[in-house]
Amino acid sequence: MTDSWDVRILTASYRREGPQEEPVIELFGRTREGKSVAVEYRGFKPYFHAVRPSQVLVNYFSKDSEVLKVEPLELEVQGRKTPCAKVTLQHPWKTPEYRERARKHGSDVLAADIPFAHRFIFDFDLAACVRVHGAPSTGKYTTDLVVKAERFEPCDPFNPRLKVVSFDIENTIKDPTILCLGLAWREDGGEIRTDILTGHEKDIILGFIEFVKRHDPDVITGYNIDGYDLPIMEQRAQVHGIPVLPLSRDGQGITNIGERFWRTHGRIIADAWWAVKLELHPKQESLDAVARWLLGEGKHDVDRVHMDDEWARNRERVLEYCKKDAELALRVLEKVARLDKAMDLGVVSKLPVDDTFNSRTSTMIDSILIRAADRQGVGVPMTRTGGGGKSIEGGYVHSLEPGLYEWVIALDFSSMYPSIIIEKNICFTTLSDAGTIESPMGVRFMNPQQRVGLLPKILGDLLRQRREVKAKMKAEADPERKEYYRRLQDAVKVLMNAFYGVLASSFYRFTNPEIGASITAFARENIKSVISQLEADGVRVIYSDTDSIFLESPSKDKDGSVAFGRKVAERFSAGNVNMELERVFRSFFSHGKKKRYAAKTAWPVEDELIVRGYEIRRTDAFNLQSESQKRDFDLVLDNDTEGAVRLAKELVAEIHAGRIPQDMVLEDGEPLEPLVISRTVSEDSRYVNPDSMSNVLAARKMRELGYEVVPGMKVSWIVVDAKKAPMHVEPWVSGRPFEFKPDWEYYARRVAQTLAYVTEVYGWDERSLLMGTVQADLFHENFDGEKEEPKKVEVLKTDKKLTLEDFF
DNA sequence: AACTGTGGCTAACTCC
DNA sequence: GGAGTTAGCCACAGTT
Repeated sequence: MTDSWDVRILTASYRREGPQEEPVIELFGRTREGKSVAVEYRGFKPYFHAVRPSQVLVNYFSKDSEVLKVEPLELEVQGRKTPCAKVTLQHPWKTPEYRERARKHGSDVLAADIPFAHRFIFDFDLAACVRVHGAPSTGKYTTDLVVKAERFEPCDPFNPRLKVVSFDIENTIKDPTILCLGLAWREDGGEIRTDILTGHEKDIILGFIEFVKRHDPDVITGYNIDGYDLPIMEQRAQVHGIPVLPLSRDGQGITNIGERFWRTHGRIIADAWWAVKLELHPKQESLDAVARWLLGEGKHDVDRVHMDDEWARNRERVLEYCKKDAELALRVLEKVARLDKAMDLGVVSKLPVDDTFNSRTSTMIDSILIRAADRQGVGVPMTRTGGGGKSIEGGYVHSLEPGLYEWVIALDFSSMYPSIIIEKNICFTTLSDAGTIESPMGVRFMNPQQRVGLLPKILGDLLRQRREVKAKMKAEADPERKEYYRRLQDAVKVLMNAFYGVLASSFYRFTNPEIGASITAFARENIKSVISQLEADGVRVIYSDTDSIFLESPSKDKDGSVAFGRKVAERFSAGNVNMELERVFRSFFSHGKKKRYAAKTAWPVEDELIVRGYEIRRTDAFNLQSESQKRDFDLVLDNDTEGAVRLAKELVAEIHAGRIPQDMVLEDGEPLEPLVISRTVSEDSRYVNPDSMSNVLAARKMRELGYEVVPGMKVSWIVVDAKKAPMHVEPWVSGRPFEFKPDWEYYARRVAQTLAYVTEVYGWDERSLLMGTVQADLFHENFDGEKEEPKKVEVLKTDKKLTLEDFF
């Protein structure tokens, strides 16, 4: 009896079956009706290609019992049709061994590093969702359904509700013996339920395994589980004779992929910390800080250094705390909606959710490109390893003069690199000395009449797809559907950018430095030519970065600027290259350094403060610094330069005196929180001199206090003595009182430094801002700072000379 | 011997 | 992933 199920694929893997250890493909997912399902497919075999195999190699492989078949075929290798052999093996894990044998016999190998489950997905051209035809079956799976698949066909994508289980452990500091394990999940998508496992450590671990088995979640989450809870659980399980943690849907263990990520058949291991970090770039990364910020709710803290005492005296509190952690991690993961995003990326890149959640972007590009290459008989090169040759030249950045400008027009080329790839037909399949398109660096590509490249074709399709989805989004009335389309078009954009990302890297399998460098060279040539054309017409170009151009508007009003901007955009749009008017700024400020500016918009929205590069945007700036700078920008951009200088002096004086302006402290926030500095910390071994680095020192003290600090995580601190070298810092633990005295002089200096970017154009540099306060403090009266005042730099004001008509 | 300024160098972060 | 900015350490030289 055969039947069919529409399945959203969550993970893809294979297992070994029977004495012959035959590989069985497993696709795990959820059906349209919301049932969890394990789909099995038998009979698919691994293979790779050997280029120009010698007869000796063919004979040698043919006699080997591991090798099922050696078939001749022709593949395009470096632009030429080349005789190759398709070598089919019995066992996927044998591929590395056999590709080395082929190499020893003088053959290059192709497509010999594609994970078996991906090979299956590509060959059957499966997408994120698929209609599975087959028969109901049974097996050692925890899923609602097991299906023995016979064939697959496409189906409309859908996003089933995923079952997520969150957990958190508490352990003693030294062993680290697990004391309890908190659990949180939503019952049928409704209310959050929590539970706690405690007692003997072994029972806790077995209890968790049992819970996962019974509950059958699609996703296992928790805060910092990748780097903390899972490694500890695995370690403690081994102590009790449990070699692997069978948290999968087929009874197998969890495995560590490349230091950070974990895999388990049928489930996605989704670290909530990692999701928040990638999606929101929070300043502080502790669960307490993130939960406060995101959910407006912290957690109660327990004394971690004395966990054993706490556990003995205050057990209920620890248990509550542990459950709360699991619950908060679950809510944080839901809030950042990264699983939804991963599903959208899965739809556009035709991959299981696990791959778009936990893999590198090159996996997405592989998914699209390998299928296309296979269809056209183009050999799939191996990913280049090692090397690390010189990197290719990137985008062009125009320098900018310091000052305040009025009426500035921002234009940019939409999807510049993809447009260039399409327009210039750039591809590894068009790279040829016979080509008629020559890049500025002398690399030649065939024109589309000679041959349409794979990359241009794919990117053209994606561009079209994005336009269609955007059109649907605009036409859609239902807000939920509209939001879905918005996310989908965003996913297409992410995928397109990822294409450029991997092409620019010299390691990606399908590209080489010549191709990447040609793309950026065309881009630089293009943007520079636009700049010189505009300048030749008398338009002042203020700034430019890669694909954007900032112009001084010839008309000093909104409508005129918009009209002018539109004309310029139209003038430089042709074919696939599209220039758009992005914004019109009423005022625009920079202290003259690239990638840093602040501006106030007039169009398309009125009065929005846009800041790039400055401390306001930086996670390693303290909030007092960012907020001070923001207020100063606000004044300067409203042309209140006197006010900006006055505010700067006042702020520096206040901080110097050890006071934080009341309105800079968040409501019900800690009074010293505006002074917190956060930075990422790596392993000690990654640093030349770890002992001299604040982040390393803060991390050490955090660990001494019993907190989990994992490489790659941000640590937070307050500077208590900057005169020492290295400066003395004390860790800031969100939700716990801070018992040290900040080095106010240091903070005043940093704020002065930051504000001086703005005020020095008006005669107040960092020193004079600081001096002003020192003098005022000493004499208890105002000091006008005249002696310290450097000569005023002339303020740049855009002068009205030209009108629209001068250019068109 | 204790400051001050400079420049090399490492590291982190942001903009496209 | 390249381009670019900034902070902070540290060694070294020149003052005070």
